[in-house]
Amino acid sequence: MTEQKIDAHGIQSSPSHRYDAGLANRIEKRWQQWWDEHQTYRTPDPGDADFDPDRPKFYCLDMFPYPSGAGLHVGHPEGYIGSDIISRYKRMAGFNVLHPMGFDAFGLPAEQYAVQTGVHPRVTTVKAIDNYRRQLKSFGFSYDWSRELATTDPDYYRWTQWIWLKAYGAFFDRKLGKARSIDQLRAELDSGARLVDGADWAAMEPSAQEEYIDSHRLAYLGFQTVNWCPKLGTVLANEEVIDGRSERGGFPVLRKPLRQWMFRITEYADRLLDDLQLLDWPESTRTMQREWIGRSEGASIEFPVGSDSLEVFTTRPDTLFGATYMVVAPEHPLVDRMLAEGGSNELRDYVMHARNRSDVDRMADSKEKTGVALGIDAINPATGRPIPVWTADYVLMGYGTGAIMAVPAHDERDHAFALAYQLPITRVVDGGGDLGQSACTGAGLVMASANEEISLDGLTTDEAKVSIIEWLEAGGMGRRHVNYKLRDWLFSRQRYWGEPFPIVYDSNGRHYPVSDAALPVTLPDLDDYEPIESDEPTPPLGKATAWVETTAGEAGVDPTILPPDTPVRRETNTMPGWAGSCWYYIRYCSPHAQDRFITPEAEKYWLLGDREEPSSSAAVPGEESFDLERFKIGGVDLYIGGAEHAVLHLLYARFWHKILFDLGEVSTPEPIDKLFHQGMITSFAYRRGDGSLVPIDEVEENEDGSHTETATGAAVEQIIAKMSKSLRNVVNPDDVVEEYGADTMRLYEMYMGPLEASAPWNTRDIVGVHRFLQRVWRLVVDEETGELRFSAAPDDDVERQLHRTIQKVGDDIERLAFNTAIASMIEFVNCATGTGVSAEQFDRFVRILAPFVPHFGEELWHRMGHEDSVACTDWPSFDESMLVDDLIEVPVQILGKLRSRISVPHDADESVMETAALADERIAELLEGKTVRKVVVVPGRLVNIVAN
RNA sequence: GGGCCCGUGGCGGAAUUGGUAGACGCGGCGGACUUAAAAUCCGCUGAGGGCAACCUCAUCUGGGUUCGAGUCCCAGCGGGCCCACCA
Repeated sequence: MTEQKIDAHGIQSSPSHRYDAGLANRIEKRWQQWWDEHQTYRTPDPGDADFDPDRPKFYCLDMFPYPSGAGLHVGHPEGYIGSDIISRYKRMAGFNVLHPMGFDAFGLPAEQYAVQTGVHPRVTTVKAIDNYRRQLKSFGFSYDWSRELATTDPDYYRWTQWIWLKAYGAFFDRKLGKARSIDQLRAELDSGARLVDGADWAAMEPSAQEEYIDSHRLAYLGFQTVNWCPKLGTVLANEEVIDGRSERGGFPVLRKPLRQWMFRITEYADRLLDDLQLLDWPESTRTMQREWIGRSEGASIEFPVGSDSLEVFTTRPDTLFGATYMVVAPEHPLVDRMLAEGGSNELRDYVMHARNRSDVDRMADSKEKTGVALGIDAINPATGRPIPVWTADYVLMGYGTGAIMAVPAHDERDHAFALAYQLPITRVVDGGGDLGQSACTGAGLVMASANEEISLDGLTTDEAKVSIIEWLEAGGMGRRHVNYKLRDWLFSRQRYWGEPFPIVYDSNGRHYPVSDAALPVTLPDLDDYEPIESDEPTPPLGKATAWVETTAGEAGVDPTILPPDTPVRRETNTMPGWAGSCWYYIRYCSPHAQDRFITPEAEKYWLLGDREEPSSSAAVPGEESFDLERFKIGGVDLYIGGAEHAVLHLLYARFWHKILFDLGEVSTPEPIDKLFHQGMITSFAYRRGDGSLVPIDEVEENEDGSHTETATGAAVEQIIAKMSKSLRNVVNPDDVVEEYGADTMRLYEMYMGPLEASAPWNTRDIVGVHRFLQRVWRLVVDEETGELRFSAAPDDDVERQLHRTIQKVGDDIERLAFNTAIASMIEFVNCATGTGVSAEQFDRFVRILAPFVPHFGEELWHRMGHEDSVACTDWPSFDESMLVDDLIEVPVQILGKLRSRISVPHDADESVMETAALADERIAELLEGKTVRKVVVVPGRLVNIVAN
């Protein structure tokens, strides 16, 4: 290996065996190929010949990328590098490590890109995946590529459809609090079980029975108001709508009633909420999920309106006596009825205006309270007095019942509305300020709340809640009620690039499932896959007439359900992009299984692992003595990915997992044990005095570190911003790999700061870690000859430093503190430079370095004469006694101020340290004429003398 | 408006349980090597003072707890993220 070194200026330079970008790139290519050939990172499954069942498992998962045409962003690899380091470390530490990678390839962006470029999404997706795979391999990640999957593979989405059918064929048994097969429900009803709502099953028409069954499915066809985005030509889940605009693209979203496939996720609200405390997840993410589920306790109360009644949900039933009017949402059925019965022009205008306004506009002038009286009264069940019913857009149809009792004295929104329309304000809770100014929303003592049957006066608001609910329940006017913000999950999309539903309809519009054996229902190849931008949802799959119009037999419907020659139409909606990512972590465990979505053996080993059911006697989650540290929920041991998925993907995946758990298909109640969010890689940008931003290439740095805009010479301020094309501060990982090598880039990204923190990319800093690798290289490689050279006898200081470094790096990897792990390795090399290391010492050092820079580590490992991969060796051990020096230097403080240092044996006890401190010349001098009141000694750390 | 997180040198950051603030890296300054430069190696690098040993100040600001506070508590200022008319 004697290549000529030519630098950027064409000048021959540097020794031929220097670790520079050229050499790094050659080393990296060579080892990537060698790993592929030797299947170094293949992970054996239970049952495989080379599987070692005695090793504990570690399932380390990355959020798989969505392959876009742009290729990997420099922020993508950050989490992947972290998970790769810990995977390599765990493997060396004796674990069977499952570390897979795949591609989330169905969904809107791929389709939008296809529409823009006119190239079929199948083609662009394959191309994008190839590019992503190439880039991922260029970083030397230790993925078991034999497990690679894409959600667009028919072999994969076959099981996505299968899981959906499982939910279609299941219902939520509220008594047991879990899902069961809907066939069991039918069988129990047939054998005389009573319906919850008291209806007589045996007396029902067959069609009514079917309707009843259908209305209990976990995956069901629901007619509801959904988020319709005309620009995207599809409906969206609540989670995909931000401030009235689509999460993707930011287009306006309208509310529209439609018949769509839904998931009954609301049945799981309590379990999704309660089980959050079992998870070793960032508190912020658990809080977001809690808020998204939005559980509130309160009461449901009926207000008589004529012969009918109006139901409201309230968290403040204790203020019922203060309800002086009611408000319904403009979309409320009562409003429709009033309009049908005439209604004022004012009402008509208001309702039309409110309904036609998109949610965006509705929020733009929030707080500004408007409304119109319906012209009817309801009866306050507590006071017996009539109160007017209004409609106003500050009440939302999507929450509670779409109607409220307004208590202006004790609710700010009601207060503002009452002031605007001169509605009466009646105080029923003591305390607070002037009700003419603001509402009194706090707790207090209830007053002016009594009728012939009940008095709440003098009770605390908490006590009053209990009393009034008892009274309402006794009178059949209301009941305790728990309400959730969480809505059922809209699962249909009017798009081409997604999983088809395994469902067909007969001529009466009844739906039938495709049998498991007929899966997958493959997505037909359409030339014209463009979404149809319209006011009415029109799925593009409808254009595949030959595919849509078929027979029950052709589609694979069980012949005992429907005769094979029955003409049927296929469902033309597709599943949303979230579907595939809900369960991919399961498929990785046995990606090639043909007859199961996961084999029982793989499920038991990779997901269940050594998880123990929390026994009934042990502390349970929620109790103070519960120790999350020792509690393993099973599933994925470590999941690394961005915080942007805190609600959507991570809530959906938990939901699917719980369905599969209930149905006995998986054996852990949660999919992810520990979750970690990596921070964002940002970039520097520059801001003018007027606040406008300047692209990075139009700015010059001055000698004093300040910055000026090149064109104008005006001073600009350096700020931190997201990478963006317009600021021209986007970094392409391919360029960095070419310029410094992948190992340097890996090291740089890990050295930027804590993995969970955002940090700005600073190209200038990369040379620091590159120089570190060069120093390691030079420590043992002769740059002129390429020969290795070691010191014959190990140096004692270097040896101690090595033990400390081995311990620190191991600890730091365990807590994902890669930046400080690298710093300690730099310190080791600084310590060994000049002194030199023995071959045996370097053998250990290269093993702790290799997880960070695998190609570099592998190269030196093999140069040292090893035949196998450094990835398959053991993590080196350290000796406790080597961690501390015999003599340590300890600070001596007087009144907390550092005054001197003493040298004492590392295990010196308090009296020895105190004596040594007081005997110190400088200390004795400073203490002259003072009285020592107290001496604080922290063995091994410091001495603090209190004297005056 | 509500919730959560965070403010440390010129810059990225370290300080794991309250115990020597600024590890490590970048940048900067000085030196060695070199005809010269690059690369490399060595030294210095929070501010102020002193010939020096050292001293004073210093972790956004102001209080507090403590022998001792970057770390804990209270108040304020600044920044980030999330939610936001949720009854």
